[in-house]
Amino acid sequence: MADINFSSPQAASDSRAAESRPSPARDGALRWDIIELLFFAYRDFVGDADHELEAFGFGRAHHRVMHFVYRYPGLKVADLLDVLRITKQSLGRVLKQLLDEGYIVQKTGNNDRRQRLLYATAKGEALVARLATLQTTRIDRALEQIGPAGAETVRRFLRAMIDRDDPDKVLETIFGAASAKE
Amino acid sequence: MADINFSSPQAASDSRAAESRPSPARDGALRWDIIELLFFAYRDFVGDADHELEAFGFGRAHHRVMHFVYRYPGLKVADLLDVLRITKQSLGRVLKQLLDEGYIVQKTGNNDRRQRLLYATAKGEALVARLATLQTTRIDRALEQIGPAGAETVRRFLRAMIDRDDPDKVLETIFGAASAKE
DNA sequence: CAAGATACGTCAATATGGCTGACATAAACT
DNA sequence: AGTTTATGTCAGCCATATTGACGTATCTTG
Repeated sequence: MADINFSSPQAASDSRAAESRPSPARDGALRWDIIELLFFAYRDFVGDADHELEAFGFGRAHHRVMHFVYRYPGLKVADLLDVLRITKQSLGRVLKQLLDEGYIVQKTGNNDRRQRLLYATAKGEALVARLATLQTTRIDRALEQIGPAGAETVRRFLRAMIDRDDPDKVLETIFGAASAKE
Repeated sequence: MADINFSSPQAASDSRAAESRPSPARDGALRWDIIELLFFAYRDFVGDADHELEAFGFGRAHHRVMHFVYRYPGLKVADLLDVLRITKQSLGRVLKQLLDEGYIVQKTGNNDRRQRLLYATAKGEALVARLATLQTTRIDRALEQIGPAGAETVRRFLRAMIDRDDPDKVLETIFGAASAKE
């Protein structure tokens, strides 16, 4: 559509607006490429699930809750709040929907009867598996293109991108398992 | 905090709720580990910027707009809509704020005077650079742990995670530049 | 046992950032 | 002159997040 007024990155600094000053030299030291690749990769990665969720009348929030409840059976509400980093009021609505519609069930804790331990039902498992299958397809396709050793490199990179101070229980499990994966 | 009712992934399938059925065998073929690592890595990655943005009274939406306007000077409004995949009404509010507060300026297109080409001001550049610096610190820290060859593996992985059909102009630039980076 | 802390639920109000639909204007194209 | 395109804007709706307050059951502790 129309002409090419779409310059390459930083190639048109001379055409900057009046108030604009030449870009600082530190610019080259920044990881612009990876920053942008992460943006697009994550956008498309969650896009897979978003599209499918529409058919269920659910949003991203429902996916996140279902995923972690399925993966870590018996998760407490408080743990879920830590992982998702949202307030219990926000979680409340989404969780209530998933309970009402039979995707998740609650069980009173054995040791502490105040706790409501969360478990995915068969219906919930089916949903999570369907979404994970979509995302796995994308991941497998990407991993194919970087060779067998690449997968471990990617895992190590992603792990190193995650904050290690004040980890929640899910992260403790993930990092605790270390390389004892699969 | 209290007892350990936090099972390892899939280790507590026997304690599932009544309606729950044993997990299907396909479970093992799914990339649970990478799915979760991507979630946490991206959460913390954008968290760096989120925290800083609060001081400016801005949100993630402002960051995304500022980033791409800075990186691709002279971006048209329509291009920005393609990249961000939002409607012009949504963009409108955010963009107006950034214009009013002097982070971005508009310039009428030379060839087509209907177009409003977008440019970051010095003020805008400073903001983008500050946020990119935070994120670069995290990325550099992660790359250090996977060796020099790892960075290119990560780039190739992320590129392969992105949809190639119907790419917007920014993606065309990114993929067009191929390995002619930096 | 009584007091306090904890786990969870919920009501109410508010903000952000998406969305659709409709309509307006200016400029380009035919 | 008429149509299409690029942009802006008004009005309203929805999803998801927030804070603050309050209630209730249950565990812990003096």
